[in-house]
Amino acid sequence: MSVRLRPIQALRLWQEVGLSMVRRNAVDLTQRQMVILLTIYLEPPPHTVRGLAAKLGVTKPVITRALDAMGELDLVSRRRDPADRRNVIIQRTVRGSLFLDEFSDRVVEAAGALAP
Amino acid sequence: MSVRLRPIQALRLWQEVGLSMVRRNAVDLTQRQMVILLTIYLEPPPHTVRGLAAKLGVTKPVITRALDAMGELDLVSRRRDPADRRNVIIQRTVRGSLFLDEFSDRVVEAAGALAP
DNA sequence: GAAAGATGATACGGATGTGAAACGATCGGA
DNA sequence: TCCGATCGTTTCACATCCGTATCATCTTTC
Repeated sequence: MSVRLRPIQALRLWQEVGLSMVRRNAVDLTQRQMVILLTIYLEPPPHTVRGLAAKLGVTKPVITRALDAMGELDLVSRRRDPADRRNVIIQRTVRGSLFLDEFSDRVVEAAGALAP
Repeated sequence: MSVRLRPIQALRLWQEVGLSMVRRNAVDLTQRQMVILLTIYLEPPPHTVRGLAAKLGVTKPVITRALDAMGELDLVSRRRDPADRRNVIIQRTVRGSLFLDEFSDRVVEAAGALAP
């Protein structure tokens, strides 16, 4: 079933999760980087720079640089498409999966703790 | 009652909301700025620079600059505390309330549209 | 094959965020 | 009345992000 959430609960959920992210001082992703990461892990592959840029409505360099940053953190990886060597296939990593697992757990926990 | 949310739903919710924020290309707040804004609107006043810095675990200049940026967007306002003129009282604005109302509506809508 | 098109990466200039340190204004106790 | 403590801001050096324009590489078309 769908998730019932009231506006005030939505705001408190965002505050709680954002606060835990800021305080942990751990991986600090931009909103765009986070959306890119989530798209890679939630939607069916293959993912390309051009496809992600179109989906997010941003320019290609934004995607390239976000992948640079997240690749440095080992959250995603890239390899050339052997079939068409112009393309770059963006792949998931163990560390990226782990990161999102922990993130989602935090969200679920914060949601469960919301006041009525 | 509390909100029941499964991990995959949490990720999809974040992706959907983030995507709509990026695509709208409207107000583009940092995660920290967003947490500050939510805290100002959700928790009881008065709010001070020092209090927000302590709550978020960041330095005071971070708060000052975030308030500069959001003040420029008319999302918050500042005034000196008459009782102790060293303090600055951070206040809500009409535009800030409207912004968070619209944001929460978007979250609620995305939550309602989640697959089971 | 040569030219045109597509794809991702890079260079550049501008804008903005960050932490550490120092600063001016204000308060309050000796 | 001082003089230290507190508060918010500013300065500095650095890092990162953005969009535009351009580039190198690869593919497709003629």
